[in-house]
Amino acid sequence: MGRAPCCEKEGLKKGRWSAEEDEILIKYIQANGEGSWRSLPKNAGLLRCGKSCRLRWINYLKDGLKRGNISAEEDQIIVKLHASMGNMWSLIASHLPGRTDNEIKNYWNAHLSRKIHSFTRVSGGTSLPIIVDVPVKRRGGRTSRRCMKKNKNYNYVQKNNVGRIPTVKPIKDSVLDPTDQEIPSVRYSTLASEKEIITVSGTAIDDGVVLDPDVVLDKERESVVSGGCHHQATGKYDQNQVAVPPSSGQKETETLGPFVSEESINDGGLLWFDYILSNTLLDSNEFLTASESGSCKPEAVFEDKNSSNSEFLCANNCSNIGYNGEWYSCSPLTTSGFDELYGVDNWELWDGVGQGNNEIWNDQKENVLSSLWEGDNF
DNA sequence: AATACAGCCAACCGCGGGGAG
DNA sequence: TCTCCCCGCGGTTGGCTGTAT
Repeated sequence: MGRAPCCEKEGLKKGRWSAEEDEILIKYIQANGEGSWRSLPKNAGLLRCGKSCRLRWINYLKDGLKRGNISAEEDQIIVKLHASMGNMWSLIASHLPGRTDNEIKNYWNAHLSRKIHSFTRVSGGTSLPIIVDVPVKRRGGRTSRRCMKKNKNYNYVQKNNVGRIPTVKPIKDSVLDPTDQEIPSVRYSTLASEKEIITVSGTAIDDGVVLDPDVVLDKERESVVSGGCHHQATGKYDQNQVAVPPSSGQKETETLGPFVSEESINDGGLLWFDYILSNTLLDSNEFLTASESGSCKPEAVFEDKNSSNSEFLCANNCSNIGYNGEWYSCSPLTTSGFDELYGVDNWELWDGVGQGNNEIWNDQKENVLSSLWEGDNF
């Protein structure tokens, strides 16, 4: 069955909306309410597709929309939510009042995605993986458009015409490294939110400077000795190019997948939620048998493939140095801890998963999912 | 000053879910 | 149950413009 076009394409205007069109749309919706997008353009006298009207309204004209910079807090929320939900922009946007899915999607694509994917893990010898921002020499390129708007009032003139004045804060886009010549450094964005994201173990990145990997390694070793929090690699991460145990004495650099920072973990973030779900909790063949007692919360959970019990290991409450010096284990997750957190009443139910007890599995899975989602820890 | 490069972001596009008839 | 239609979503595009060369 062919799909009817959303509207007659003939004679319809495309591209940027004019102030007049905005005004017409706003007045119409104020008088008639949202909805009936298909008939709206005709009734309102707009030469636009209904979808275009809807998009314009939702993403730009609707009351209550925040314009301007994504705050550091919003930034963190986006990172966390994206780690757990993936590209479910509308869902992520629903947790950020005044932000639209389109805005968040654009922000992710423009800022966070590139930054996170540009993180490389530099590791070797006795160090855990280090995440540093890759120095990328830029040739040309724009700063944030919002910086531009500061001067040009880009498109906001239209908004002003209808009585809304957005908040536009100037962004100091980037700076050169400080004058400390002894520490090699690179140029990187100084957006506060971005700096917060790339903070790793409190040592990898000094304020305004991404340290040389070797310097970072040294600092990180100190951190390890003093009881820093680290995670353990698994074979599964290996497959996903997320965390590959380095060979002894070998320094390697590779792109990370989902990014997790200690800061995020301590904030209760669950950046690996999607990973957990897709690779472990939802994989009946890989389901865990928790074995040891402890008290750590599964704010970030890693599977210990080296363990015969296929234990889960959590990322906080952990201070052990890896047996071979290259990776570092955390306290095993306990069943009781998981019970309390996620309302799983009977762990034996979970044991049935691998034997095809799908009905029970689905119920419990739902419990966990909703608990994870609704819980304060999220 | 001119040009090329880089990237932000508004808007478009196609698909799928779900409701109505 | 099927078909049609509306709506919403995520992916993608292209215009615009700052910056480096």
